[in-house]
Amino acid sequence: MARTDAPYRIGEVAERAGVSTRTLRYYQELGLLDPAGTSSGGNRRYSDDDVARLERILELRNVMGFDLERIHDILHAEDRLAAMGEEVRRGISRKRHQEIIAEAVAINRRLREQVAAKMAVLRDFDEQLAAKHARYEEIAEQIGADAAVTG
Amino acid sequence: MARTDAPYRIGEVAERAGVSTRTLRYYQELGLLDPAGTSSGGNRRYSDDDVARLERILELRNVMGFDLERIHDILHAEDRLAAMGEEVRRGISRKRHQEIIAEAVAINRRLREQVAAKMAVLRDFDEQLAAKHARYEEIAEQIGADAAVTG
DNA sequence: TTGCTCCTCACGTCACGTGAGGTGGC
DNA sequence: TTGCTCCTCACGTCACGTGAGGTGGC
Repeated sequence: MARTDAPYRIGEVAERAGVSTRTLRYYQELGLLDPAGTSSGGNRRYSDDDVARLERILELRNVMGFDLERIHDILHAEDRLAAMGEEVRRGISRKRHQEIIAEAVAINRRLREQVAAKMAVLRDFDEQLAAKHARYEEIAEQIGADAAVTG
Repeated sequence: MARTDAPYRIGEVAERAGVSTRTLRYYQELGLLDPAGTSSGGNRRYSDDDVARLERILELRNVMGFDLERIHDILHAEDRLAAMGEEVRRGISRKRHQEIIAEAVAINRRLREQVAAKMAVLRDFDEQLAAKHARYEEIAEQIGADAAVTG
C-alpha cells in the first residue's frame, strides 16, 4: 500500500457526491477538505478518507443546514478526537484526553437535540399539510355536488 | 371594520417572525409579500393575513429549504385556490375549478413526500450520532481503565 | 423638541455558478 | 493527435447584512 493512496479525480468525487467541482475547490480554499494528493500537472487526488469527509460535510450542510464555519468547528473537534489515538501512544496527559472527549460528546449531544427539534418541526408541518389535504378534498367534493345540481 | 385593516409596522412583524426588516423589504421587492397598506409618509403596514403569509414563507424556507422562487410558485398556487371562492360566486367553469384544485393537491402531495424523505434522512442521521456517542463512551471508559493502570 | 422607527440607496458577504482561456493525461 | 478532464482567474448570483444619510410619527 502506497503512502499517498488517493486515486479519485475531482470530477468523480463531485459527481458521486452530487456537487460541482467548484464546490470541492471552494471547500479546499476554506480548509474544509484538503485532497490527500496532487498528481503530476497539479491535478487534485482524493482518498477514501477525503470522500468520507466530504459526505460528512454535505450531511451537516444539507440535513442540519449549518454554515461552513460551523461545520469546520465540528469537523475540527472530530479530527482532534481521531488524532488522539496517535497521541495516546506518545503519551499525553489524561486530563487532555478527557477534555477532547468531553468536547466531542458535548457536540454530539447538541447535534442530537437539534435533530430532535427538526423532527418535531417536520411532524408539525406534516400535520398542517394533512389538514390542508383534507380541506382540499372537501372543496373538491363540494364542487362535484354543485356540478351535479347546476351542470 | 376599515377596508385597509393593516395595523402592524415592519419592525414588529420582523421581530415576531425572527427575521430582519431587510428580509421583509426584500420579499416585497420579489413580489413574495406585499404589505396590505402604506401609512402617510410611506411606512409599510402589515395585516394579519400578511403575517400569516410570512409565517408560511419562513416555514417553507426553514423547514423545507426551498429557494424563494420555488416558494413563490407554491404560494401562487395557494393564492389561486383561495381566490377561487370569489370566482365561484361569479361563476367560472367547473373544469377550471378542477384544474386549480388538482394543482393544489399535487403540490400538497409532493410536499408531504419531501417531508417524509427528510424525516427518513434525519432518523438515519440520528442513528449515526447514537453510534458515535456509544463509541465515545467506549473510548472514555478505556482511558479511565488506562488511567487506573498507569495513573 | 427629542428619540425611536421608518425610508431609500448602495456596497459587502456567503456559497457557490459560470464562462474565459489554457494545460495535461489516456 | 484528438477528446475529455483538469487548472486558475474572475465576474455573476441569491438572499440577505450593514452602514450612510435622511424623513416621519408618538
